[in-house]
Amino acid sequence: MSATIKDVSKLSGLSTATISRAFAEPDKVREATRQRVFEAAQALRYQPNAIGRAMAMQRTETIAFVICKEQATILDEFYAAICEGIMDEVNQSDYQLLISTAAQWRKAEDKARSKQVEGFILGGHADARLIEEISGRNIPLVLVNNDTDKENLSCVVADEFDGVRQVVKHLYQDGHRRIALFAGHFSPYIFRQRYQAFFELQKEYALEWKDSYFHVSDRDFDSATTEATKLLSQEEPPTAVFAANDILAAGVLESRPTPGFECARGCGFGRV
Amino acid sequence: MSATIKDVSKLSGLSTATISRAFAEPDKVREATRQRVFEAAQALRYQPNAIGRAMAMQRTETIAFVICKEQATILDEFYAAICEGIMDEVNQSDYQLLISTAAQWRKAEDKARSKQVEGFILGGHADARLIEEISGRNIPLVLVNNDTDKENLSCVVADEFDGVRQVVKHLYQDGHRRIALFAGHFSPYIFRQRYQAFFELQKEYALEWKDSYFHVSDRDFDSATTEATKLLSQEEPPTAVFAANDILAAGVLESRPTPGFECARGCGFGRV
DNA sequence: CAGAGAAATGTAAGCGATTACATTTGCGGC
DNA sequence: GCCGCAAATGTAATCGCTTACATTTCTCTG
Repeated sequence: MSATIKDVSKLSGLSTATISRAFAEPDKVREATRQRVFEAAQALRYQPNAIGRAMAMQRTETIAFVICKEQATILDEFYAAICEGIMDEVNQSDYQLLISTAAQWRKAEDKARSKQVEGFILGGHADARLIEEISGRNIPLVLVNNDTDKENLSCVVADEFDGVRQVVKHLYQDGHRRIALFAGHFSPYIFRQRYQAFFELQKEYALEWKDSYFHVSDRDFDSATTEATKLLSQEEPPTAVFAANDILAAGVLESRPTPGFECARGCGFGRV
Repeated sequence: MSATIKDVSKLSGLSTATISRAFAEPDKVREATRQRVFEAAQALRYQPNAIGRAMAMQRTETIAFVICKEQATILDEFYAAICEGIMDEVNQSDYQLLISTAAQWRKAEDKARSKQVEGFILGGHADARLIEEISGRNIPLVLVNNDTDKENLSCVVADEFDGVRQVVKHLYQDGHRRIALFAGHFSPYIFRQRYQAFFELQKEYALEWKDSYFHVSDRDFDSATTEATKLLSQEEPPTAVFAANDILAAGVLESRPTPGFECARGCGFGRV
């Protein structure tokens, strides 16, 4: 097997303490000694064993990112973007990143218990037991895009209200007054946040409204297309649609609306 | 701090060996004893410490996935998909997944040296030194989508030839005989693989060809659009374009080709 | 019920580092 | 050349677990 600190100690004739210091606190070791250490280390292709180190220091320098969404994976662009941000930050330090999926929340729990992970980032709707287990052990924890109100926990969430405002304002400024709402199936928390905003803004901008302008759709391109066709063929159809997500937006645009029609979603817009 | 095996040992009046066995090899411990162990463990919220275990067993049950592409992150759908596959598989076992980025290949190297990781999956064009470090230490290694010929290493790569065949066949069957090639900047290896296939198939299907049908484009929507406009306004323009990737394909379609025109890329098609 | 063999449990030595604390070395001033 | 203090190095305990080997406890047979 590969070399250990003892091998280096033997080869260099120095104690393991010195070897350890040469690597971890170089300036606590005389120049000449450091040389000897590194020579021996090089010869043996030695590098301090991270597990031994973790054992002695009682820290793993590892954090975990858990995507807590039914069937969601890193393929979900939303979480991929978050993951990227985390990686960026983690890479600045000596820490490393573990990722896993909600399906495996039991494993995440195990990791919390087994102290393998120094901190958790949970994306999405995290299981309450998981949260309990982690925070109950005083392991640092951040929730991202969690869809419930959590007291005493650090959460990073989207500013739903402002997002909706941007959308509505954009459409309003383009002259639209009849704006339909193509909602998605969100958790009650997000749902409330987002659509409450829409209806408030609807009043604020004095938009025209009929109940037929509202539709809750599955996250499904084809059905969005069908529904949008229906929506747009009614009398006094909306001149614009606010879609809950990209898939719905694409479906709406696919329904071949008339020119001038506009479809907006959270952070980007498409028009015909 | 949290409970250790010794605490459980003390509380239950059993030796640490028994505690350890109760967790790792339950059937080597009598039913009644197991009960005592688990009761004590529960009371102390004990779970075997993964680091201690790794230290004793000399295995970390961790593998790493490194995305080795300039500036690439998990946001790259291609690697996200690979990552998902890996996660799926990893989750079946007790292993865990570390991810990092090419930018950090030095860190990956360190992990290899420090025996923190039992196996590596390198996606993309992995740095030769990294490969050397890993395989030189006999750490299991798989390359994914590596763009060079590697002897004696496990690689998983796309079947470029068949991919190209599918594209060309599709366009051919739709009646196209003048097919342009919108190439991307690939590594020489992929470039050769892919475009050699195209030109072979061009012969096989007896397609019409002019050098002006060939264009090497940057991975850039706007320039693709511009170039496509040029391409399509020539005399005897191609009736279809084979684009190297989604971005180029989208750019080509954006250039507002005439109806009937078709644009295909590796695994999906769009037509006007 | 004794005794043998199997099954269960215990003892203690690692695994590879770090780090108090002890010891040695080096250096400057007299 | 010697003393004293600071800097460098060494000694050995420790982190939490596993596991070979030793010992004890069962179980079953004659």
